[in-house]
Amino acid sequence: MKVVFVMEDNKLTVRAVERALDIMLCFTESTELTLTEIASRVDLHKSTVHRLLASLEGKGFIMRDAATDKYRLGYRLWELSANLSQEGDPGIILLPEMERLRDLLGETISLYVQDGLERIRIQAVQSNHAIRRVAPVGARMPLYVGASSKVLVAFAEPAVQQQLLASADWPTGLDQQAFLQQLGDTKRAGFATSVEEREPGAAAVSAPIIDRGGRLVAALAVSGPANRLTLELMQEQAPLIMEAARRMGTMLR
Amino acid sequence: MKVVFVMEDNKLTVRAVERALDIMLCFTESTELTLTEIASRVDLHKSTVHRLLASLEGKGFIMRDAATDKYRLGYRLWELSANLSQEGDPGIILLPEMERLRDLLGETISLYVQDGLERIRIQAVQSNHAIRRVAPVGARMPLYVGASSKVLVAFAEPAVQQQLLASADWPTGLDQQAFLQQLGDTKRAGFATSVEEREPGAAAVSAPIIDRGGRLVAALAVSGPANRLTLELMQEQAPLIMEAARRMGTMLR
DNA sequence: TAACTGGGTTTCATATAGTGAAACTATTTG
DNA sequence: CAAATAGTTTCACTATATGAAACCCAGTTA
Repeated sequence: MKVVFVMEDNKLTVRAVERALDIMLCFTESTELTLTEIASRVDLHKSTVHRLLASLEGKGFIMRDAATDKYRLGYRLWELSANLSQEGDPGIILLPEMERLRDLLGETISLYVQDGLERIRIQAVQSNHAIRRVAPVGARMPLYVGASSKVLVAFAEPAVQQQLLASADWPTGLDQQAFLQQLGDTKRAGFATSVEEREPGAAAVSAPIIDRGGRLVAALAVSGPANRLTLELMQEQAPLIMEAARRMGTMLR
Repeated sequence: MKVVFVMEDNKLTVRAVERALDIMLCFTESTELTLTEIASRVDLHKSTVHRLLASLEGKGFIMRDAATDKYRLGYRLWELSANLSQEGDPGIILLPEMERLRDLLGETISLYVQDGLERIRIQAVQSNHAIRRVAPVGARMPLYVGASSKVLVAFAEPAVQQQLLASADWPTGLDQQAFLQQLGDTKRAGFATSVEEREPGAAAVSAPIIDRGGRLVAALAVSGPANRLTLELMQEQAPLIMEAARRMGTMLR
């Protein structure tokens, strides 16, 4: 037995690079930014930011808008995006299955994976009605609200789960108890539901997609307006959704 | 008057960052790479690459495949991709127009922009027949072959054009003369054609898209197999394509 | 079971290379 | 025309990134 205390600054990492990447991340909020805006966001000197931007620009990761002269993301990201989803990626392989499920249930189907302390939406097919504006593919959400969060944590490998729950910036306070409770329920039932947890007026059911090696790959989620997707309806549909998720899992790896 | 000799090493740039970005660019060729593979590609020591990868991984730009444990692009790129094409980007705005043109001509329509010494394909709608495998959106091609290259250089702002032509790694040799010749033709005619320049068996016509400020924004291209898209046919269709490009230009900025 | 390979990770001494302050342009605004 | 704002360059300092070498695993092979 070995107890490990993960202390704070395990830094075997390159500061300049991290700073440059932080700069790129500024562009998840705004499309166009001026140097000084960036400098204040990442809290660095103009000159430092300028140098980092020059490096990013030189490699095409950042470019300057021809008209406004502001900085924006560069075309290199298009190039990388193109190679992101290769054949073999769940998001591609499962798309047809997801469409089939959408046609069956008539609601929006999404695929979520866990990344750090967040979950991100890697694939989606829109409901036919498509009433509400939904988060785009690529969007990040916290890992402690929503049906698919529960699934991702509940079915994570024990080691990973420990790490997630022990993590520092996990939300403290009352709801943590409730969340742990729900994790148990989720594991037992094989699926999770959420009603207006993340977004008011929205509800979702989610089930784990587990590959042939027994690894949790993603959470499949059916979501829609809470008045259509009532708790009863979701529980009624759960077996169907779990079965779909199981079938999807067999298609992987 | 001021003559500027741009000498070689104008480096006001951060080496570590450039190296990290080079590492990311390795993943345009392969989806999965091992540390040592990367190290040899970018010609750096294992330990250096390891540290850079740690930084990239920490920020989510690189991740390790759960199964193979190899390195691959991280989910942060999904996130950035989602914010790449905002409302207001030519690739989005012009899409419906491009589809209309595709339906009219029945061939693949693409949008290219110039980036450094390359041109990149930022948007495309496939021909209905879709016989041949075409480069994906995001693909980069040299700036000295193909119809849209001629358009992008010919209609570039004079200063930019000078820079491009004077640039060091521009291909030397015979074709340079021919290319300059063709630039003149292109500017005069208002469009360019190419037959089997870049890819054997492929042909294309291209016209400039110029925004209301008079700025060259992109090159619109119609491409298809050379036996269907003969030189005569392309010249016949040129006015139509130029008109479409002009209309698209008026929709911008 | 020992020696060997091929991945990844960590340590460490060294000087290179990144840093922020400040000076300097260029462009806008009052 | 002064004042302000945004971007760029220079420079001295030492913090920080670097590569060599050592180390740690799993698998293979002998």
